[in-house]
Amino acid sequence: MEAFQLLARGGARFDKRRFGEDVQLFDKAKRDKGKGVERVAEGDLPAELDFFKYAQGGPAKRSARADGEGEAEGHGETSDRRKKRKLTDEDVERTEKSDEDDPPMPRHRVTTKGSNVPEHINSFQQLQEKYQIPYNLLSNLSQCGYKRPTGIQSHGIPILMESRDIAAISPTGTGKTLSYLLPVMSLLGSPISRTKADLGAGVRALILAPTRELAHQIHNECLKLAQGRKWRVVLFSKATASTLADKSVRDKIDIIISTPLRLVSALQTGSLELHNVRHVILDEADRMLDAEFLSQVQEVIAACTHPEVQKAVFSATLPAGAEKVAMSMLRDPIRVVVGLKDTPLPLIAQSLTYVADDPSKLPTLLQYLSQPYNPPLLVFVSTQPRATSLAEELVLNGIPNVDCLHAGMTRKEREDAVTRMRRGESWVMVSTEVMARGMDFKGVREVINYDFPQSVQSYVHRIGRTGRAGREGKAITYFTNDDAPFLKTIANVLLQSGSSVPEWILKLPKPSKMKRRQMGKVKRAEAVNNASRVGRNDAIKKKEMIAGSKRRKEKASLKTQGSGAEQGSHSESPDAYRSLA
DNA sequence: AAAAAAC
Repeated sequence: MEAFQLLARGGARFDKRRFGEDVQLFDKAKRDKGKGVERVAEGDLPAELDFFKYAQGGPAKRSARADGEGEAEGHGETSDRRKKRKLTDEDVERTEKSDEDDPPMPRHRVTTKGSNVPEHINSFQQLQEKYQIPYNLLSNLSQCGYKRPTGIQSHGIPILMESRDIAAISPTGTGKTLSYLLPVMSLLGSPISRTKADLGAGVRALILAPTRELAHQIHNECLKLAQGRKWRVVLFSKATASTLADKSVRDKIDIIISTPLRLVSALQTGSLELHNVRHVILDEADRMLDAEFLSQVQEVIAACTHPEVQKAVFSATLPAGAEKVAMSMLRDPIRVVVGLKDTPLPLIAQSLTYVADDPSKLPTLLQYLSQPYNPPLLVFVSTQPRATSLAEELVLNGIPNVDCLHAGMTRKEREDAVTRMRRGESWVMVSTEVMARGMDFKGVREVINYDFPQSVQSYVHRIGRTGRAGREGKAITYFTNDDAPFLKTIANVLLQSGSSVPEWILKLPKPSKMKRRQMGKVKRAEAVNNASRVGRNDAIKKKEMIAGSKRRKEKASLKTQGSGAEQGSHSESPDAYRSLA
């Protein structure tokens, strides 16, 4: 019992501290209310996140695509133009209108598939009437500023409440976490009570996420909903795992939130049983079901032997292959798709920027950072060393408040980086794919794909770090000559979600054809590039020399075209691409 | 197709 107290307190204390921070920010935000027109309760920016005072261009309002600016943006937008951009009357009007009429979230078409689909709800209050959701949960909900359900919430929650399995696909930043936390906590009824034998002994709900950071974030959300009741919500880590040695302790846990491998190792050492688990949620389902995670996830699910275990998968993207695997795991599932699958939010203004080659990226970014921008800016790179060295380069070049986050860092370093980000202390956050999924930093207005994303899914999730909870966002993707084989695929995604793409990119040959043509020589070069540190690294430079003088000759001729920084409009294709057309 | 992340 003492051990349990320790666990509960230890876990809770730590999280209260984190949560306390949030509360602090939230309170501060309340005090600062009324500063800006477009700020709604949930979206209040704490003073720490009020970067507009630094960015003289003001909030980068998205201009209507119809006025032709969309085309210019990114490819051709000159620094001058970007600097001068101001709110137009039309923009202001739109902002005000959306505040009055529109829900905080954009409306999406919702399609459901499956047998006996429960009717969706239109308000959270309806949940009380229809499903007797505990009042405590609803009151915590409104405490957190949730007013009306988003698309996935209004459709997903009833499905889960009726104990059905679900595969839910909903765009980034549309409230998926709440869609499963609320019903799971409601179905669990009350925190485990030692007197009710029918609840069984042992963990009753399990939430799996692909990264530590995301698990942590889900835990925080869960604690918000858990306020006022003695829920045992455990963020599974090495520390908590060791306190579970005592079976009477682990039998009293309500919900575990964890990454798969952590859980698998606990299962293998016998320090955890999952036979009483009634709800299993896979967040970022497609990621959880890809090659590296699949066997771990399967092992965990196999350990959930309770006959009435409810399973649910959630993601913004779900490629056909992953969907098949997911569906095979679910029992009589209902499939809910909000908006278009594998598509970013139209509220994110996306653009592509040509940067010729890897060495040209840094000057392009520095040039960008010398202009007014909206911090915090999230910069994605492909590898850990590149994240570290890009962050170093930016610091050396005098960029203030640069941070870095990748999985090669220690647990504490990673936590600190996230904390700085949450507090608004980071202005430029350089990161790998760790940050690409699920992370919810409300203040992020801009994402830069410094290294080209390796898949449509990666692209959608990365840029989905902005444009959250109905806010606007901006995403810029650098592309080099080496990215040619994948450019068109990504360009189609931009097009699909309402951003514009230069004609010439759309005219590129089919990716498959180009891949065949280019792969052989490009692949090797890319491997070297990926390993190389950004900018300078003599050892790698040497390797690169060996890699082929042929490729360098190509590069040399391209450089004369100017580094991306001075690029004008790219309505014309760069030379390197012209030969592909 | 491949890196990252999971420990």
